[in-house]
Amino acid sequence: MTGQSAGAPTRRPTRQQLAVAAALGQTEDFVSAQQLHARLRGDGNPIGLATVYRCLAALAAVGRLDVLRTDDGEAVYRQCSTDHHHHLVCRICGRTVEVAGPTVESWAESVAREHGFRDVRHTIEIVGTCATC
Amino acid sequence: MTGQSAGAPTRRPTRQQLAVAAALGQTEDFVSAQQLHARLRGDGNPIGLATVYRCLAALAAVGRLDVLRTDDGEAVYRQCSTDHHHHLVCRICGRTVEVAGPTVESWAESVAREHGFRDVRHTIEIVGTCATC
DNA sequence: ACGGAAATGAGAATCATTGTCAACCCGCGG
DNA sequence: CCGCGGGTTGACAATGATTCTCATTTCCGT
Repeated sequence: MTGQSAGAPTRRPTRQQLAVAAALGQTEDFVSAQQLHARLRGDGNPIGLATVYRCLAALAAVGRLDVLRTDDGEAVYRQCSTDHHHHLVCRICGRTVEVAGPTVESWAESVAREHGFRDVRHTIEIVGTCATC
Repeated sequence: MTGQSAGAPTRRPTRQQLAVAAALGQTEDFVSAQQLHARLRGDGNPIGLATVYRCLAALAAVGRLDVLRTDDGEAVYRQCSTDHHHHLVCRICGRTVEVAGPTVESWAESVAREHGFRDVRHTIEIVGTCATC
């Protein structure tokens, strides 16, 4: 080991990794590896599915991504960001409304701290039947 | 439809269903369908894996079970302690704490109503690093 | 430019979960 | 008590996301 200090074992930069990082930067929503893979290809970025998984795993390992599981077990990723919002989804027509909630933000924050948790991050999804359905 | 009032569509009781319910009642920990299946068989309760999944799904549908996903995507179930609550999960060790929040409950309720949504249901997951990690 | 190591990609392998469908069991009517 | 109809079961196939394998390609220091 020469100069390279320990810690974040940065991967060797490649076109694919940049593409994955860029794609993640273009949205605030959670995306699954499969969606990301499809999107990249659609945008003219040839990339293998396995590579997408590897890049996501690497980014998540360094703490640059939030990872969580959807109800059907698919893993979804999102770039760690400060500003975010939540979704109100109609279970019939799928209409989605973005909602911000300073109330919950602080609630989550305090509940977590109360239990000694740090680096808190949360996900909230509200599902209901919208007015027109 | 004769007299049968709507609501909880209780399934016809069978040995297998009782076994699953009993097994769930014996522990407060989260168990995966696979574990439950193995345990039941070990206890001399012949039961099919598909049936275990069906029973769990049925119980969860009626709201008698809490369901969440482990980091590797396996679904784990636990008998609902009492009422509605959410989870605070440690991203390192996976420790889980149940938290109740009248605050969020009403917040979600009002935000949804504000947008004309009915039959609201929500999911909240708070992830952080717990004190001991 | 060269060599070695890390990264990639195509496809196979894995594994939890769901679907299929014939055999089975439960409760009700006769 | 016996038989019937339909919900339930179980063995196995099918699905789908994720991981593994390994030959090939790309990057980086020399």
